[in-house]
Amino acid sequence: MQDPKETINIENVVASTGIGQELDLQSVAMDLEGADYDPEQFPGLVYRTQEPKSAALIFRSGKIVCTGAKSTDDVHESLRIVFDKLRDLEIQVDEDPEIVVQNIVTSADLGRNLNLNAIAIGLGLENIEYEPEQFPGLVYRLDDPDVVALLFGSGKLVITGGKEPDDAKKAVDKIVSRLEELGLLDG
Amino acid sequence: RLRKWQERIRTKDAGERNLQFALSEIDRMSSALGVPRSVREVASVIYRRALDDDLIRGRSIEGVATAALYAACRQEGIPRSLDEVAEVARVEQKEIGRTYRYIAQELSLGLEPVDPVQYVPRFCSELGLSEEVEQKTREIIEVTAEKGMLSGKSPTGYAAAAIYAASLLCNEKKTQREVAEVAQVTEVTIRNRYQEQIEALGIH
DNA sequence: GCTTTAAAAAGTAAACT
DNA sequence: AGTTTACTTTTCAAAGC
Repeated sequence: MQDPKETINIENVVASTGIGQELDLQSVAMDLEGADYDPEQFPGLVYRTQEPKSAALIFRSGKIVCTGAKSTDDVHESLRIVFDKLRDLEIQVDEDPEIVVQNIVTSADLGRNLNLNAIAIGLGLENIEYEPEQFPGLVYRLDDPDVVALLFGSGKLVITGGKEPDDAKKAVDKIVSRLEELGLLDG
Repeated sequence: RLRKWQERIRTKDAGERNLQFALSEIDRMSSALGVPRSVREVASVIYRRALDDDLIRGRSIEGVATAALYAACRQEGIPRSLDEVAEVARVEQKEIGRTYRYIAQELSLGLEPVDPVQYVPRFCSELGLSEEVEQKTREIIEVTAEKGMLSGKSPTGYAAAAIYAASLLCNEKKTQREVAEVAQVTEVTIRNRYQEQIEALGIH
């Protein structure tokens, strides 16, 4: 296979922002087509964008969470659509609300099968969580970058908890070198 | 001063009552699962350690007691699956698993992933299979796991498939349904693991 | 703690055809 | 038996219970 870093793919980006204005979600729900609002179940109103595909959770405080986008650019594009929809409803929306990326979910492929049992022992049982009866992935928490990796027997992995795309690259680098020095990446 | 003293007694009594309740629950579940007395004792020790380390805060006594018993079975090398434990517990499987992961981490229990081989004697015995099948099953598990095929797979499903395969090879056939029943897995899982195992063993 | 939203990984499971 | 749908794990924000 190739360089694992080349296989990194962003699967989901979660971000938060705010329009700087309080909202009457009941009336927004009435006027905004496709809006899902059930305050008994959840305090936020759900609005989905098609292109780029994402889901926005809009709160009474005017704060918004956007999730499901495949890149930080898509997050901005999705939120631009949400802002414009709200402006169409004659709601005041700040000029350029600050958008903060809270979490990036990434997938990657180490290109070779992994013996999770050996890796669990090698990395140290106190540093990992591997309960195949409950979930097929091995959970590995890194300090720097501060992310969580899920390793699978196929060699594929998920990196989550990062704030910037670069965190996934750093994490894959660390994981690869750690497994290599343990002699668990060959065979 | 008297109130303070009474409060202390009350707290102490409540703590005692809670501990007694937890230990009686461990006893009740142990009996239902048919685990030896030594396992109950290990479970009690784990529960007391969790209590001493304040791990019960924010969790139910019942959940910690159940997780302690699940951990004790594993520590003693005679595991019960979460499914089996959940059947006799008063908390749901998801909470048992979550609580087990928490106390295992906090108490540094250092338990390795369950080895499918540890389920073999009990399952084979329940199925009335011979020592020969049991030995063949162990061989199948060891040889295929060596090839890295165990990664991510459920230990019970893996053991069940190997038992099914061994029963065929030793002419003591048990149906997938019979094996699935004692291992608490579906026939689909046995079929999938069985196909992989016989392919890896080169039995065609 | 919980509720909701999204997404990937791989295993298991249940409901259908 | 094969397909589809769905749930397990991790992460994160939001407001309220």
